[in-house]
Amino acid sequence: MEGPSIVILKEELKPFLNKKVQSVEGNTKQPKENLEGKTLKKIVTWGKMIFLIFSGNIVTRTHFMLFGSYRIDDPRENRIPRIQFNFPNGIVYFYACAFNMDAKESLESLDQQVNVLSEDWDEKYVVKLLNDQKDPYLCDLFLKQELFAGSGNIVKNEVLFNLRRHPLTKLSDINSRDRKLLVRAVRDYCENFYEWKKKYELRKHWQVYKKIKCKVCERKLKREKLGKGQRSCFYCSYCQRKALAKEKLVLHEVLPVTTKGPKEKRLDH
DNA sequence: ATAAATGTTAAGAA
DNA sequence: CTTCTTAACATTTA
Repeated sequence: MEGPSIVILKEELKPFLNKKVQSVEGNTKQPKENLEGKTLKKIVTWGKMIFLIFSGNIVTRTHFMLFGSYRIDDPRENRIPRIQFNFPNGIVYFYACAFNMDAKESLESLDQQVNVLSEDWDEKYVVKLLNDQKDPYLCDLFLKQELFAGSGNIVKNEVLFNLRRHPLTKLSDINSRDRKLLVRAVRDYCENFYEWKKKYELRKHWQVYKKIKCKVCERKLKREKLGKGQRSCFYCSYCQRKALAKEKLVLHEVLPVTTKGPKEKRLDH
């Protein structure tokens, strides 16, 4: 689950703010009983993590990793949740996630200035942090949570396409004047991701991720594990050819959010 | 049916 | 000390 999905989860959990946990269930090894009788005081997200802050100084952290999912008032059949919160006004189920109940220090250590969907996100600050990087490939750079908290493999691939850059472009190929745009491209795409996902139309807007053909030149897209992280890269070997590496950076406009159209099945991204 | 994947961490090796 | 490799976790989709 990438960052924008976590922000949506935060919004879906707002009805439980200031509500008391009546009981908890689930197969977590954490001391979940300590949450019984506690009140959900605050919800904070950072990248792909969501922190639920309860009375009694309890800070929980949940990361849904690759396969995690959640439900509200509608449990999955034949699945035991990692943690389940029974509130007076509804039930929250978290499945297949990393759930931690001792996350106070973790939360305090995080910098919202790099959290792509935070109000405190700071473009200039992130540009400054880029100077401290060695010289990563862009396909690795866009996955670094310490710079782009919340960006994931979908965001990475789509942003590389929007910037028309090959995944193996080096950060040093992007001159200092263009780096602002590099950073902004991630933020912009995450905002689109958020809006599209809320309308259940995220997949419809994928331009390269899991796609076969380039929508611009119609060539067959490449799909390779590239960079230090060896994560899947989907890209057009022509529109994102390496020879463009040092060209002036342009953010190609992403498609607008549609107002009508068929709904797609809600998936847990 | 087999593999790959919207992700990260820890342990051990080099 | 740093960097790399592997395993672990757990589920859906192609």
